Amino acid sequence: MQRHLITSAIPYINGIKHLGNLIGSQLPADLYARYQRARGNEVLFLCATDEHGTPAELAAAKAGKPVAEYCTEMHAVQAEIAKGFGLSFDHFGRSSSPQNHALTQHFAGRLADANLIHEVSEQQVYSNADGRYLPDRYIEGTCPNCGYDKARGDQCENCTKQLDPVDLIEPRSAISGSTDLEVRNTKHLYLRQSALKGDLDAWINSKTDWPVLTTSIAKKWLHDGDGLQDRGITRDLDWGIPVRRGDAEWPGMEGKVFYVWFDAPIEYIACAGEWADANGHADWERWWRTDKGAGDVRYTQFMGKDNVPFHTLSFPATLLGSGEPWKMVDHLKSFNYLNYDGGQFSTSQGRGVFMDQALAILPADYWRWWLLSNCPETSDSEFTWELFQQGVNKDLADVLGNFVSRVTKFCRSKFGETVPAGAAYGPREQALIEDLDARVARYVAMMEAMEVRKSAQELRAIWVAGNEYLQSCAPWTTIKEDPEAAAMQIRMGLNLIALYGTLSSPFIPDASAKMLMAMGVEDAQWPSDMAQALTQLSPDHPFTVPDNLFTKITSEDTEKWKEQFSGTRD
RNA sequence: GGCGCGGUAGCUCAGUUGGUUAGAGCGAUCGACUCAUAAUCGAUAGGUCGGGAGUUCAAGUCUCCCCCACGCCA
Repeated sequence: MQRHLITSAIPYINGIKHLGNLIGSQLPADLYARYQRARGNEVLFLCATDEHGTPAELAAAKAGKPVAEYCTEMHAVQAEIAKGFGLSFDHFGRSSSPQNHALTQHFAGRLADANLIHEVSEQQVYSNADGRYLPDRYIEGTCPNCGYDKARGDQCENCTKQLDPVDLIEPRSAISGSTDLEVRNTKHLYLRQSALKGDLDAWINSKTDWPVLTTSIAKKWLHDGDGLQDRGITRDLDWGIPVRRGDAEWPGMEGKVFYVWFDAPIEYIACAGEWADANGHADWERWWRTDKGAGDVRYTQFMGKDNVPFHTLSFPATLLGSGEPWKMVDHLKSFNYLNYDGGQFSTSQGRGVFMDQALAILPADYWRWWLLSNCPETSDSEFTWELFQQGVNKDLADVLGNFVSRVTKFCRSKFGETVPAGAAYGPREQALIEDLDARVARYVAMMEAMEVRKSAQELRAIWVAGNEYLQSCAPWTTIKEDPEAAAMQIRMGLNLIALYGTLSSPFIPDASAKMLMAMGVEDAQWPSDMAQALTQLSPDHPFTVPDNLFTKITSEDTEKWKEQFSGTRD
């Protein structure tokens, strides 16, 4: 039995994610996790919310709540929506967990011991009115270069000149507008990624089977310009993981927290600890420590392309630099963006369809199927309501749903609600079995390779094979001269439904469960041999006729939704 | 401006290390069937593979130049 550790990029806490976020990591990760479980493999599938950093603080302030309370609430909201989409996380954790606090501080201590952290003195603007430091974006003023009066601390949007916040004329807080600011000296910790450049380069070069998108981004960051840069891993904020050196104080770092991008990926590991604690203290280290049983684990990460640098360089630098035998990622599957009707999905502008809205309109399977079968793997892909309607209606309602409907209803009216006996399978059935053996083998190969679109394509072809078979043997005609043959053909049809229920479950778990339940299959096993799989329902086995699996989307629906989602959210 | 990824049938996309008449699904047209969610099945039509030059016996596939779209960065 294989063991699969699977993580999806962890969504940020400040709001509900859109469909582009969903298909960019969580959904394909879920597809893979469900597939591996269905194959009988041991899977630990983890995800969490990324809760630290300034955006969380600002969102909480806007909501008028303490940031910790805000995060707890939003975590519950996101967890509920994830459940609605059938995302089968073994644990949905939080980067603010005690486990992540301890582990992040542990890593910082190890890195410091390895002489991979150094202190840098910087000047930062402090706002007395806000009682906090103002990072680059949170300070505005007049550009010393062009006189533009809304220049930001890091750059003037008018003349594009790069600025240092302390150079701004008449600076003010972007949060409160206060001009009661002062420049303070502050010290920060930097991770010496440059010292690990050689190790990282060798590691990346050993990954010859990774997508080009992944390695090209990593190599660009490693080699462009002056190469990999050291990175600040602390901030002058209240909300975050306090800077400590393992269990000990870190002199000079009092009141500071780790930078969100330092602690967020560590949550992948800490989340396993959360999972263990929530499940009777299971042994989580056998998933993460190669010296404690994780040697045979295959670790796969899923993420959007914007996350690739952090997962190929920053996080591996943390793990390598610790000098401890942590499990490193084996395969990293990255995705391009899904566009919405000719433009980008936008959280800030509320453009596009958000996860809660999607579930309010249609069941999860509709979204899962369309998004996965149009997954932005090789390049950005496009969501339009017309494409969505076409894909869902044709594939789910017409090809699959109608197949289930025509077989079960025909059987009920001619033979009753048990599997009819009839004749033995003949040449036509043998040909179908051989065809499906080949198709299922291709489907499996594509799923193993995480070729999402091609897997969907093959699964669809497997559904179509059922309609082809039915059309060619035409039991509605056969029954007039040879009822025994018709009974056998329908027995095959019912067995096909059971097969589809199993094969389709990673893509459309709810509809698959309905198919299996209707066919009275209790304990579905992944098929290895079609001759066997297509005889699993024996004569006299009872079944039920399910309601139509999928309802078609009408053009009135799409018109309405197009209108509804054209503007901004709220 | 630099860098990155793309530009293949009306639409969404496949096309391994260059090699026989460039593929799929949808849409369109025609036909078959009537069990079923006006569903299904079959057939047909449709492309000078963004443009130009080059390498080669042979290029959608390699090299160079240009154009276009998108993204990232400064």
